[in-house]
Amino acid sequence: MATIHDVAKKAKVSVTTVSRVLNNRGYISEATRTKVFKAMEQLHYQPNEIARSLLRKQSNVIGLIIPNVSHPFFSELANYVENYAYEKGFKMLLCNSQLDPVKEKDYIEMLKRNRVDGIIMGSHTLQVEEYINLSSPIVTIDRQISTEIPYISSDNYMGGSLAAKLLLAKGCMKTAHICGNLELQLLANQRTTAFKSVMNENGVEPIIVQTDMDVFNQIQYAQMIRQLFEDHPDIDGVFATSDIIAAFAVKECAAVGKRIPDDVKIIGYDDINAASWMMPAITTIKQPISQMALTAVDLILKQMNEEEFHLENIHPVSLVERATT
Amino acid sequence: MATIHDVAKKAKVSVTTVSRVLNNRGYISEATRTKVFKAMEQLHYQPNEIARSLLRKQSNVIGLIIPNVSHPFFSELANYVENYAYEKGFKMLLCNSQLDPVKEKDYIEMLKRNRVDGIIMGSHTLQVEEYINLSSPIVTIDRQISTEIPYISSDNYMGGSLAAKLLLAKGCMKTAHICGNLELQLLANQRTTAFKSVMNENGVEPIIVQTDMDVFNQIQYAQMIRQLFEDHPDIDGVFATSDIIAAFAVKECAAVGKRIPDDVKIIGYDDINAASWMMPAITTIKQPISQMALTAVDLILKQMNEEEFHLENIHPVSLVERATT
DNA sequence: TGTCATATGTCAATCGTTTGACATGTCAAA
DNA sequence: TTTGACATGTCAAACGATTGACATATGACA
Repeated sequence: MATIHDVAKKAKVSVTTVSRVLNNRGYISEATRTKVFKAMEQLHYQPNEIARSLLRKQSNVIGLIIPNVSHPFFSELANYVENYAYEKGFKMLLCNSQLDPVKEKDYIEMLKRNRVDGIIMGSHTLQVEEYINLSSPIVTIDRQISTEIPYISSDNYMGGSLAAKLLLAKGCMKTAHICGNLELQLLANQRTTAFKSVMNENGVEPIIVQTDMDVFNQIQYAQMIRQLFEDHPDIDGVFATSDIIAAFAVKECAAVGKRIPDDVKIIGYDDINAASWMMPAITTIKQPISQMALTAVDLILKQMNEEEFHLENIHPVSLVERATT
Repeated sequence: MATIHDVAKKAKVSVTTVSRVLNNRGYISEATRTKVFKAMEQLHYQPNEIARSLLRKQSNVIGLIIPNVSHPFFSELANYVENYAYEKGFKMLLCNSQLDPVKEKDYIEMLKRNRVDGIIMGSHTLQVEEYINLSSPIVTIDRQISTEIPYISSDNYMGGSLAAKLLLAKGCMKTAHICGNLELQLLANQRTTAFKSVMNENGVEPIIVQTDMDVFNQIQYAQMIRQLFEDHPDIDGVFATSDIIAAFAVKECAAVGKRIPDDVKIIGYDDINAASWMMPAITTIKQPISQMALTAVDLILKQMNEEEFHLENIHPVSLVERATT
């Protein structure tokens, strides 16, 4: 691959001059400028960003750590993050932790070794706190891990509350909530808190099912949901913590002959693309994924430039009512 | 951030010694080794991979260019590619071209500037040929662009053929096929070729609908499909070029009161996760996405190491029959 | 005593680019 | 004639690490 020296030689100018046209600094005549550009073109010259990064101490790379891009929520998030990063002149390194604590730690270190300008952390297993010594800008999604690292989430409490209210308004008397592991200190837990609280206020005690399952393990989920309905055949409303789980619930209801929404009403969370094109289309709590991605990139940039930023970045959710309620 | 010099100073050894323990070369006593490791730990030292890359002329980064990670096929692909890359000690830079030729070209150049070790090209708009002057390893997905660049695809012809045969076996007499723009020289076009050919052999002339639409534009697709059924109310079988389009078709059929699979049978392509948990679950032609990703990473590695590789890498497909046929 | 494996150090070059300091030269305006 | 804007060049240091050449020292073994 051609270097700046090759270009200089070809254009019969000094390396400094090439650098000057490349970076638009100092005086350069139109004549040399074109001469240099022509040489670059002929040589298919592309400046070595690695060398630049080394000197500048800036890689223009953002690392995104998520459990798994094949999960629609994260794939949509990744898409937006990448888009905004691109707009700002950044690239995105994608890391799938598979929710493996070892891999998670490994990725953080890898990203540091590669001197990324910032890390967006969307995967949370263990006490990541120890690994993170805020040397580089970082933002977390859905988890508060310190009072210095900004975090992003949707208004989980509002989400849980909206779901509860809708089910109550539709006349549900016996509800269930399927959520993740509440021991991980995720902000998503507030969905559960809110749901339970609103239900209780209305005299309903919801059944709470925690699960650590891989969200793609349809068979396990099917079993779990089937069990739930066997144990509580009178359930008439389900609030799932993701649209995919809601979809599994829909499927399972159909399998056991419960009609949706007549017998059971189901609400999901996220509003992934699929929620709208599934059948029946899923009623859900919409997270503004695009906005959240924008905020994430923005927070990295602000930290890089030592600008002010908010620690807490909670985005409003909205209820999208479709065919399952 | 600490440098190797800081570590050397802290451990009271020379930089060379630190480098030696870091890279496991030359003689090092256990005592100094631990001394050095301790210093590294205390300083939270992480070797600067940028500096290493510059010297080694190897970034250990693979670039993946795809239209959009939020498309399930590509998100699953990206997930696998990242996993395999990680196993081999590589990182993955993700680029969403949004099928914008400008962005596509831009990304290729960006990846070259960043001296990635290889590019996996899954997005194809224009004559990318001109941009690619095979300086770095590259592999394409679903497109043959030269006789030197290896390409990966599923056995599209077999896929189209399987779909046609299934519809025929189920007694379909009037079939439609929804595909992408056939003018782009994609290998996926063979699905169409095969489908048409098998149908013709059996005396059926399928209706072929080409479309350039954004696959997420549900409204446009719905209109298009509705139009299709209005123009040809007797259609009893549809072969869509992706599961998402198949899902739209399912939805539209339901909307106009056609029963699936009784009135209309629908087959998708890809076998994305969602295909199995949708309702009704979609009959589809399964691409071995994981295998394809593995091959992609492998082909990059083989090119890097100047090993032999196959130009054509076609992966077998299989029919997964579910509820829409 | 000599030799050799082990252990560590010094030094300098290299990767490709940027940048500041400084020199030199041209040309036009004052 | 002087001044200063414009144009280009030379040179060297820097970014953080690796590596080869070479020097030196210790201890063990023959």
